[in-house]
Amino acid sequence: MKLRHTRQREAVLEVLRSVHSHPTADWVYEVVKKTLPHISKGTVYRNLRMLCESGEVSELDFSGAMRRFEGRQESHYHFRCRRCGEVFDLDEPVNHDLDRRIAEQTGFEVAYHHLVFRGLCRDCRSKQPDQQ
Amino acid sequence: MKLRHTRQREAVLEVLRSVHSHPTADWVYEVVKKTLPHISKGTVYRNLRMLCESGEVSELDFSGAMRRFEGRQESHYHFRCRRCGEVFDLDEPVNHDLDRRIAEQTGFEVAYHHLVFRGLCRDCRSKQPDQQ
DNA sequence: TTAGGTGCAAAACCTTTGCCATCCC
DNA sequence: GGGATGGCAAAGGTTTTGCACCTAA
Repeated sequence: MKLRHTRQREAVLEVLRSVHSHPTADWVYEVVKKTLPHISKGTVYRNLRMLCESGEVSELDFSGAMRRFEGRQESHYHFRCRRCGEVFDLDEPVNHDLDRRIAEQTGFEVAYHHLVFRGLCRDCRSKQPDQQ
Repeated sequence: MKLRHTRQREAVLEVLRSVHSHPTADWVYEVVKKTLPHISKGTVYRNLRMLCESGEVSELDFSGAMRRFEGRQESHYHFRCRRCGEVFDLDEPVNHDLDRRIAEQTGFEVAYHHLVFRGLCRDCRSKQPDQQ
């Protein structure tokens, strides 16, 4: 599939590339709308999906009501707070040996891995001592 | 929160404990219905959420339309096929040092981590040479 | 010119919720 | 008995889709 160059697709990609956060489709829609006021939500969803398929952006492997995306290209790990849900990029170097090891063990073709740490971020840690 | 003992909750837990797969809520519902034909989907969803909160089952951190659950207790890693979506448990030992390292780096409280490998499973690998 | 893209709105889906009857402790 | 839970159906929220109209190449 070859992607055509449209203002809408450019804008969606631009937003994802320009932030360091891990936005939902709706957030992207709201931001893009400032530049292209007539863009529709369907177009944003369509483009997010196509950009994911073409590998230009990634969908994060998080459960939850809404999907999250990111434009950052290099592989990296994440931390997601169990209380506030905030997602942080980590500096920990990616261990590509793991992929090889799992490939050998399983006979599968391993392309990459997602590693997500869970717990409490600094802010939530210093607040109420609730559980979960 | 202490959970009361009901036939419905028992049945949901039993299904999750008895399989090695990573079922969706709807799959659990279909199976439980064989034993309790009058159980409602709402009850299954409610119980899955409560059992997750109480720690008796886990929700998998996978993106996608439907949530997936598992009854297995010990922490372990997963492989998810990019073509067929099948999920496999891995034998690779869990590296708890990682949690400590990230905790030091970030100042966050790290409880655990999810590690998911992506690629092609053996079956899909031997089939059509499509991409994605 | 034309296949691919957009806007709009409706549809599709998964999940949650309100309400009242029922059941567990 | 009384609060937790279940059944049912409706509501909620996110994502997809059909279709007629554009538009990039």
